[in-house]
Amino acid sequence: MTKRKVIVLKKQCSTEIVPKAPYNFDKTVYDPSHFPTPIEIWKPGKFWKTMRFKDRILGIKFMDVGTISKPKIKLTVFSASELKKEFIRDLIKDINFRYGFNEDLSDFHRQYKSDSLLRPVFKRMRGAHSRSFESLYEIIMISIVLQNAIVRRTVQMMNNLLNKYGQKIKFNGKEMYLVWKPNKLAKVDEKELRNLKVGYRAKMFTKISEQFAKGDVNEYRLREMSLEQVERELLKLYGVGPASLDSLLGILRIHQPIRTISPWEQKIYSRLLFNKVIVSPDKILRELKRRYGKWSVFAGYILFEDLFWRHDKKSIPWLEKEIRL
DNA sequence: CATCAGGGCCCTG
DNA sequence: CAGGGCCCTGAT
Repeated sequence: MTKRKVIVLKKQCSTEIVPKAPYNFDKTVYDPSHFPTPIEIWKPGKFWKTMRFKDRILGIKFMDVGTISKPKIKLTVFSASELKKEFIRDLIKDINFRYGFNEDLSDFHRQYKSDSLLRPVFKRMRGAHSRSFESLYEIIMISIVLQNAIVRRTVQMMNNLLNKYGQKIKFNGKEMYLVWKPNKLAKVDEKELRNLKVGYRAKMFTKISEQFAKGDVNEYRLREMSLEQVERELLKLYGVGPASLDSLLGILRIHQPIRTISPWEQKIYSRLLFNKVIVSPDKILRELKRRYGKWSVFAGYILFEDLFWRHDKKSIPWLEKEIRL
């Protein structure tokens, strides 16, 4: 057992960002339905995230110092050594994209302001954007630990991986993990991975990591591609199928019609859309597409987030039963 | 004790 | 295009 080093990020610099209004900070950065993982920390009005940018290890702290209608975010970047102005400029550009600070959702809001399901949701979720600040590689690793597992096991697999291959970093009094670099996992022996209880997913981790390490897939290049091209690229990855694809597209802020419903989503949509215990996935897909067209993935996301936020505030019994930890 | 499905995907026939 | 197999876990 080797003791792993904690990297402490002592240097810091701050700036302010004014997102396009309306911007709802908490309801964008925090997703109550997402399993807990030590690569991020949320508290009302505050958010900490580890990040690797241009091969530098960073800790980012966000503070909400505005309102939904007049949003303002104080951003502090922590690093081990001083950062150049140009680096910071590029970083902020990237963060703007990831956190949707400039994203314009007015079309969506205009179009569905009278929708029977979304109208009440907009009151609570006004200014919420889709959560997509994780790197493409990070989110792919997450989508793999989510496959064919309940949340408890997902958490276990993720923590095992972070413990073994992640980098522990400390900034602003928080100790968190940064996800490993692809080339590190690419070289790991399948057996070693299987010891971490990831099962058949072991091969997916190494194969995909290899593809990332070689530069076959590049998040920034994907941002410039058409939907069809992006899909082709992502489906080349061993372990990425139709169910993971939709959530990966969210990372690139691509809005498109919904195509897949997983069993747990099926149960929730059955209640939300039809007020029934279970409705066929086909019927759900048709209804979502009929209502929301190209916005159906995003509309579904907002409906789910609203539901889980409400559940957080006051337990919803039928939902409680569906979320098995 | 055995069986099964879970926040899928790959591969085969 | 349907269906079996895959790792592991906790529920039954």
